[in-house]
Amino acid sequence: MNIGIASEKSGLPSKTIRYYEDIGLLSPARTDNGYRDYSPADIHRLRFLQRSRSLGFSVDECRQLLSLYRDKDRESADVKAIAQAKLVEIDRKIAELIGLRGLLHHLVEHCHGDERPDCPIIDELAGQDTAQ
Amino acid sequence: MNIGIASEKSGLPSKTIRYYEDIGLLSPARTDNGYRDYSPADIHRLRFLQRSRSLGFSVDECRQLLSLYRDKDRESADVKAIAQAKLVEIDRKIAELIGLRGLLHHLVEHCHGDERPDCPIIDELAGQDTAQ
DNA sequence: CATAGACCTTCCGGCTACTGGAAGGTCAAC
DNA sequence: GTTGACCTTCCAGTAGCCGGAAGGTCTATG
Repeated sequence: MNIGIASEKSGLPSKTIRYYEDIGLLSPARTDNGYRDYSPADIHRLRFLQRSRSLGFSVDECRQLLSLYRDKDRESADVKAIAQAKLVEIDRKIAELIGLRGLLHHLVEHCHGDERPDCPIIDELAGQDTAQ
Repeated sequence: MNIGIASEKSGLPSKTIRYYEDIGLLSPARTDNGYRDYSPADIHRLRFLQRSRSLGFSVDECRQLLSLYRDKDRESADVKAIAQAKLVEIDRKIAELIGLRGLLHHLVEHCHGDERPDCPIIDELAGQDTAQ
């Protein structure tokens, strides 16, 4: 199966698939003409990558998940630990963004947004000190 | 004022300050020995950058905000527009993360997390198709 | 006066996770 | 035989820096 088809089936761009091979996430066979030849198992692997990436796992975390996936004797606790760490990280990011949002919202609310040069947003960014 | 002091006063690492100079965000004077020499106005500019970066503006947005800041005839509408666009973007990111969080949370909840190899997280990532 | 250590300089490479493009080989159809 | 869609490799660039090497400068101390 050529890379174009693998791309369609996995939902990943060809460039990305080649990149994943470069960094050792898979190694498809080659046909006589030098073209990459993807097996159904390769496609499966690519889809696994596509899903876990879109769930917010880093490429390195995907690598761990993949090796856990291949390992039939894995402990599901290992997988859970990775997922839970990710959950904590996501929660932290959400909280941070909500804080940011509040601040920015406040600024936007207090900016009259007309042709006058006074602007509370700029004033806030500039801070209290009056060095010029 | 040497870069070390500028770093302390602005809250930005020296490396970052030099980088900002590289990309044209400021251009401090130099003393005879070649050292960068920061004026109070430079420090002000650096603090402006530090604040707007930490508010989630990209370096390019900071560049725009800075030029609006210098421009006494600016329209506060311009600034408001940038801030509002940022707000929309932040909202989008928050929504995306919350969706992600829900999915991952669901997976973690259903993973018993023991020494058994069955793991709903891995199963979900692997998807429905049974190619192996 | 020498030297140690804390600064400062430039430059180069690396990080994440790709993406774009150039230059060229291959294949199927007309 | 030629067009066009594929495929290949390699190189460079994206954002926003960070780390480190190699070397100059300044200040304090023996």
